[in-house]
Amino acid sequence: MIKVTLKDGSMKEYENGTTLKEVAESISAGLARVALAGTVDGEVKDLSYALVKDCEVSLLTFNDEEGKDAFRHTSSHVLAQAVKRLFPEAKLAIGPSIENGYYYDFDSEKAFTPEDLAKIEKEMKKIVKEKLQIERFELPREEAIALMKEKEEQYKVELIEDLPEDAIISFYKQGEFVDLCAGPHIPSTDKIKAFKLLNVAGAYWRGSEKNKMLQRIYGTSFMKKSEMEEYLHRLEEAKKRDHRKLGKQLDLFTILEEGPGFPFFLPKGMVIRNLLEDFWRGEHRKAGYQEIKTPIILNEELWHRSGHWDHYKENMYFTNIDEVDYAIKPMNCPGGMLVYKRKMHSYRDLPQRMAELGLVHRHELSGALHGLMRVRCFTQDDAHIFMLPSQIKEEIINVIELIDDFYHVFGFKYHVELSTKPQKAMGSEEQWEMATEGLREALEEKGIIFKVNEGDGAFYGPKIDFHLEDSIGRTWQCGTIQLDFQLPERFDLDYVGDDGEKHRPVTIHRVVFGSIERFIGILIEHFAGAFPTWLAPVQVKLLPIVDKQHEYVLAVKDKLEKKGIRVEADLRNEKIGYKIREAQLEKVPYMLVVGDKELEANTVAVRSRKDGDQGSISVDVFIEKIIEEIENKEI
RNA sequence: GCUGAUAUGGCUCAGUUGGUAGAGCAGUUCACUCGUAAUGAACAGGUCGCCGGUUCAAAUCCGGCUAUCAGCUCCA
Repeated sequence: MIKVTLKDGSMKEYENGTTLKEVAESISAGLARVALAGTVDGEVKDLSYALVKDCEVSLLTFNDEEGKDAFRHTSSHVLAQAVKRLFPEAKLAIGPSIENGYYYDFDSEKAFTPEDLAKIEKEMKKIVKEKLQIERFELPREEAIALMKEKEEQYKVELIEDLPEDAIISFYKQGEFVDLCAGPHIPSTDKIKAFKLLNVAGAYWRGSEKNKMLQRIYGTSFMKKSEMEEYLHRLEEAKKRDHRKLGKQLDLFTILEEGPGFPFFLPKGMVIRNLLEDFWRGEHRKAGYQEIKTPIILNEELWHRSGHWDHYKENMYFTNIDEVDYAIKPMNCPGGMLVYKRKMHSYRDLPQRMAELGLVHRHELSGALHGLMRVRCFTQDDAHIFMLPSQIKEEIINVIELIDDFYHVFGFKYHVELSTKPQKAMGSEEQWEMATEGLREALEEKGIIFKVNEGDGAFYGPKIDFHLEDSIGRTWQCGTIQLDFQLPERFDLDYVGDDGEKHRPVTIHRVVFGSIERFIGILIEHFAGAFPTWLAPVQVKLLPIVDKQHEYVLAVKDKLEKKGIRVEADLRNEKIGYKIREAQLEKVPYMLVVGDKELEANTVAVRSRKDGDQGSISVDVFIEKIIEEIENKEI
């Protein structure tokens, strides 16, 4: 039996099996606020959340995304209410729910310190205890503006003024606190049992750097304390996977004060990098690509021709040689165009796929730098495909499949976005329309779910972006496919068609890794530094127990090396436990312990990084097994 | 670039109200010859991010700069 207590105190009962939707629909709009207690399908469930939105009712649990949103959104109102109580001069901006939490932006003279956050949290606790009922009301435009003016909330006034003419302007009230808000919210503040303020950061009003910077307080909240603790614990664990931390611990790369955003790759990092590049070269050869390398520094004039001067100048580095101005390439495209242009092309030779591991330099804002994920110089695994207009769809599908296959090898999950024409763009509406539709059709044909990112395309064309996740759920654009009608035009590229006339080819720019640096960053976090054997900088570590076994160990090492296995021998005069501990911390996939028993039997005692002691096997069997694992790129 | 925070030996971090630096790990040396996540001892290592100011005296207080971290903006 589901019992529903309505706003007016009356109670309704429903049969087991009644869906939440049916319950919601049977309650009249006027009785919008409900509180639930009872069972569903004979099972006791916490249904104590009601969604109040435009006088419609639906019933939510914390397991529903919408329910979570309402819960977090109310949490953000509690935060704002606490801030207004403690710092009445603070002006309210916006405060939505976000993934795993919520934030609220304030304009306040006083900079909030961690101590202030503690005070605010305390006040929030009080508000929760006060069990304030949350009420929704609507006002006509003029009255709404008057109310917010009276409260001296100029940001809210601005928000209302920008609402469309016919918009319903709703407010939510809890105790003395009133906020402009579309809702929905949960019915009262006391449901927020577990919450925590996480940090303060700056954020521009309405996301524009031309506007004032406000103070944003981030927080999270959960229905149960245990859930929150679990979440915070997960966050802590995820931080241990941070590629910047692991990059240092595992000695893969370093970034020094002498070169902010310019990473150094260390010997172990280079092993991974070279393996990725070898793999990349092999796959591209199979897929019909040719490899080129274009210069890093080229005459500035080239960048005027390509359009980068007008659209990308502020992100470029420049230099001067013999009193002539040169630019350091931020992209490989113009070089690629020049390579195509060096000679005549027949339609019979298209598509022509030219790949380049191209080192580019971009002046990224200092505050945007982030380990290997956002740097100022990086290698794009670029390719430019020159083709007939009729080949567009097929080529895009080829690239989509190539990217999917690549990511599959590493066990990555990704999501796809289609980015459309930005404000600052070259070319006509029609060309953009055609290019965008080309990408969309290819995605739809492949049945790929994608999100449309309006206005986020490159200045020369729309793009399909492939995003990968880091350890704490931030996503990074890696692969991208960009369809370009502009550069062939600008560089006056052509091919000779079957009619003997010159025609304009179409270009695809595409990357699979995106940037090798970023991809390695993602890779480190994805595997938490424990790379699959085929990628591990050191695949095998030989650990003799005492120096009597050194000679045998060196012979085994030699044998493994001859098979191309990356192996190290730890001949130090240390206890076996100590050697194992170090090898384990270095995340070496296989440790081979060698004592007298192994020496006599011509075996090795295999200890796997993840499964521990595996017992002794013959050296040849071990070699056979590990080579199979490497060749299959097992993850 | 913006807002806020941080910066101490190779690494991780102490350093109380200003009185010219301390630990653990790593390193070196010595002893120990050892069976699946740290053997013991000794030694060595730092003009406390950089520049300037206040003070009899600055790692500590103040200012500027640089880098890093969180977020915004931007983006592979």
